[in-house]
Amino acid sequence: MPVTAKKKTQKREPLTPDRIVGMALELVERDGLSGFSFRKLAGDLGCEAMSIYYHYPSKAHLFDAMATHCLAKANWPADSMPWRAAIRQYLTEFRRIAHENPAFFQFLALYRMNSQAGLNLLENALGVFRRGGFPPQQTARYFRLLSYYVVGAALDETSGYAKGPSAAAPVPGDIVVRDYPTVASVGPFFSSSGFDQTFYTGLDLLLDGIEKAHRQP
Amino acid sequence: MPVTAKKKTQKREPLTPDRIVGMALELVERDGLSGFSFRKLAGDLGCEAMSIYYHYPSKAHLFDAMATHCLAKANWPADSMPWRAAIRQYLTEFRRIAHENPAFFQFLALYRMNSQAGLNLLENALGVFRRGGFPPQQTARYFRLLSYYVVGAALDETSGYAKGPSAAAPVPGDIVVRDYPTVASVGPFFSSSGFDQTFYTGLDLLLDGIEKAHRQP
DNA sequence: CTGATAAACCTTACACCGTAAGAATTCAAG
DNA sequence: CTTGAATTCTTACGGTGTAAGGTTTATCAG
Repeated sequence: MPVTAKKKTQKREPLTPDRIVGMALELVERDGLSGFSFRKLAGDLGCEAMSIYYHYPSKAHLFDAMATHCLAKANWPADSMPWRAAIRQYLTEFRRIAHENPAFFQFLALYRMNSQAGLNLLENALGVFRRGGFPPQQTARYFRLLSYYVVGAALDETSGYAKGPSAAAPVPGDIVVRDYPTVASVGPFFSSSGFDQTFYTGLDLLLDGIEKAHRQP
Repeated sequence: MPVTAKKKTQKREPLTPDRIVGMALELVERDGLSGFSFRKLAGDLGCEAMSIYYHYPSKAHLFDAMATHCLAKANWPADSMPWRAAIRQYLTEFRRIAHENPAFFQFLALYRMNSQAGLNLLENALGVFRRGGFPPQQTARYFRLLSYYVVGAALDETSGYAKGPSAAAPVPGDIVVRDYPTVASVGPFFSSSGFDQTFYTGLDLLLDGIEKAHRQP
């Protein structure tokens, strides 16, 4: 054994915030939100759990960074667009984020947008309404109600990826057919192939109504 | 000391499913969803944690029962009502449940309605559309899209009761006023005093659109 | 190069969680 | 009373987030 032998030059990648956030998002998608843990994440990163705390002082801070990262990846609309098209793109992008991170979205949906990234997004989205001629109160009202809709839609569409310890005693399929005929007959139309159709149907109902109210108040 | 002395006739209430579910819901509202634990619940019930497992074989089963309990307390509409009024009442009642159990609603919102109580609710709500003359596909579409909206609305409205380890580094108010003028000016209209207005504005936009599409397809 | 300082990472430990396994208690009926 | 079932408790295990403090590694002045 040579005198100058290094002990384990394992060529470990350095532990950067970006790498941690990326791995964390991967882990959440792989094992679900409830399957996430610092020890698992450390395993994936090739380090010890407590090493992560040097870069993020708590799980809440790490999740905050993960949320920011997801929001930052989106292709948000330009300020110059007309309000209806801009809002449509905001919501479409938000929904796309959900589908790209279905498991993490269960966190994102409840995320209070009071971080810097969140407030930036809010500021821009609200600005679209204001520049479109909506007074502050209508801006607040329409923004909220559209947010309700996307969040609810994205949550439902992605909820198959929960992976949590849910579903205690689901009623078996044949019993459903026997005892819940309407559910059984309508059920097929709940498949994910109709997600886009359903989403944009509702969204356009809302936008149509808002546009109409905006033109003749 | 008498020979027949009982050791601690504490007159403990018996441990029934109803009492457990009730206490569990109270605990969740007091300490938040993430603050819930079998040990705390056992403390409230005056028993040991493992005793609960005799009545509910897992936390998932208990939460299932809690969800069922919440759904059962609602004043669901009669089958005889016209579809629009019935649907409005379904959604109003669902939202009321959320506001009565704001912390627990974070679970309820993600609850897959494949339990008996859930399927009953589903069966009846879908039946309203079918009897109203909606074909299965429209039934599925409109039911979903309205569900999106209520769930999103109720989630947002109740999200102040999260109590979880959220909010890592919220931007302080004075900074918001300085750097996010639109957020600051619109912010006041986000207060809870406008919740009903906002909710029913959006709901009626959706129902108006659905009714219109239903009359001239 | 050496030595010091700071940045990055690791070890250990603690209180808490859900729950498996099985013992102890309480209760109902004969 | 005895017996068996229903109900409750004890103990224990492997998991969690993270506080406290030690150890290694990188950086840089001399």
